[in-house]
Amino acid sequence: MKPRLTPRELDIMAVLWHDGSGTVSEVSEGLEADIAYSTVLTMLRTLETKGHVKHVQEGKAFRYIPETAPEEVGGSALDRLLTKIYQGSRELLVTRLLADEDVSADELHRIRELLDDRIEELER
Amino acid sequence: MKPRLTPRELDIMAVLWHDGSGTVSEVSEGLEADIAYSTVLTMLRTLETKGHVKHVQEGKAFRYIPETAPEEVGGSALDRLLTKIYQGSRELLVTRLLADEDVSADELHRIRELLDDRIEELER
DNA sequence: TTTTATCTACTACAAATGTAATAGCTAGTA
DNA sequence: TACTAGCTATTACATTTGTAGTAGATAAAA
Repeated sequence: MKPRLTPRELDIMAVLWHDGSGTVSEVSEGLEADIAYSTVLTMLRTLETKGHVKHVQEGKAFRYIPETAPEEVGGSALDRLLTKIYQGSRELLVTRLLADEDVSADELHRIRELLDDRIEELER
Repeated sequence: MKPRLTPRELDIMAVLWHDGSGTVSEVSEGLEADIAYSTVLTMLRTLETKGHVKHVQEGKAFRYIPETAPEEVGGSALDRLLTKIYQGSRELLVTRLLADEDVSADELHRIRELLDDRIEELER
């Protein structure tokens, strides 16, 4: 089993997931935090040891590619959040998720459809 | 600003949130993991230093009380999850949340109402 | 009053995390 | 060919996390 991602590692994976892949400098750029180049390199190497990324040679540099999909990490993180913080109540969690100001009506409608599908599926 | 909770600290807070408060031994019992009494004490003290709990004397023992509410932690954790893992897509997140087998039709309906309220609120 | 069970306080420490400097290699450039 | 910019590899290290032993206090029990 792959070890859990640490917060910082998650930051890195986020860039990789977003861009599909990245070299050390690309990842550095993608990060909000201002972290030394060599630090990013070290972390990518660590992530590789843990099996979360692999790399291919690209010219002189390494291109790092995610080996772990967002869902793999997201699933357990979400479960954890749900049980530990929201007491297992998905309602509570969704409430908080939708409480945000900048959630569009469009998005809400799409989520409702999603929900309807799921309800139908369950009651069929 | 209160520092972020580490995974283990979250386990402890979860017990406290669930039970409302707890002494060291109560928390120990509440934890799934089998952690030494003194370890739990140490962590509670750490949490107190960080401002996440306070304590009141109760007979010979201390009773620890949460100073941080679940939402305080849940909010940022959820935001983080949303942006870093689900690429900011609430749909994706909700999809995963509802994908679980053991989500009841009842719960789905309640979430649906929640959603309707929110939509109405937004379109009014 | 002595004993005992139960607490907190103090101390320790291995492992993981987070961060980075610097050495050394190499492909392209002057 | 000599130089340089841009990489990876190696090494280091402070801090945090996670875990726990043990000393010392104290209330309850015998």
